[in-house]
Amino acid sequence: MSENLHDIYQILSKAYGHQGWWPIKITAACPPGTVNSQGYHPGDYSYPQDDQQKLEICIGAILVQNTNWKNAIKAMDTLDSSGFFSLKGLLEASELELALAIKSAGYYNQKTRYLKNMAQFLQNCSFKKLEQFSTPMLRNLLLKLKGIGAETADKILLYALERCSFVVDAYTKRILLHQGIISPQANYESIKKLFQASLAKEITVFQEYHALLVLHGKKYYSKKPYGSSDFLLKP
DNA sequence: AACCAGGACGTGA
DNA sequence: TCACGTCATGGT
Repeated sequence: MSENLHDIYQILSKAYGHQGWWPIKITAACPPGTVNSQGYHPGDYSYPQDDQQKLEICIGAILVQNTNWKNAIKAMDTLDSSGFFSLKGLLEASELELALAIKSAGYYNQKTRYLKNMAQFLQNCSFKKLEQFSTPMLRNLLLKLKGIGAETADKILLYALERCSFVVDAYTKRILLHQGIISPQANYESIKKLFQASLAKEITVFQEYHALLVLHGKKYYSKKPYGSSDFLLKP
């Protein structure tokens, strides 16, 4: 029988431990021109500490769309060493330069436009200004930007802007489907509501839970048949 | 050598 | 609303 979402969190958390939060370039922890490829800082929730780190999370959220993290991180390294790893850099770079820099992340033509769109938005409306908006309003603002869909918006909200907005990804759907918690046709928003209705609104729980689902998903839900040998399924 | 990776958009029904 | 084609690199 299916566990509830809170129980599943406890089980995953106990099984895997702290995941930390999001890959980012931490000056102290990684050499100039590189992004911390482990990226995680288990148990340390003091990030992001400034606008630059928030921006890096936003950039990463776009670059990683339907792509593995290694490719996205390589793209961030190149952005950094090219001088484009900033609002100014993103805005001043030509589309060709930007596309070349992020080539490894795939879909580089679209993602170039997405990055420039987002950079323009963040220039008009700074992180400081964004703080005054309610989370639902902020989410709607993000969703209006081309290239930021529901999942990317929630990643930005949760990890960069530190709002309690649950992230639903492909692994989340697969896992919940196999748990019998959702039906195959459940859409993004309904799954998101499910989590937000059953969890206390604690930022670290939201952050950790998504990370845990990704880790668990990579382990058991990457290749078919999905869920084979998933210990969550065994009583 | 197909298949997938922490998706989003545009289109047509 | 919703299913489907498209976008693209790099690893297995």
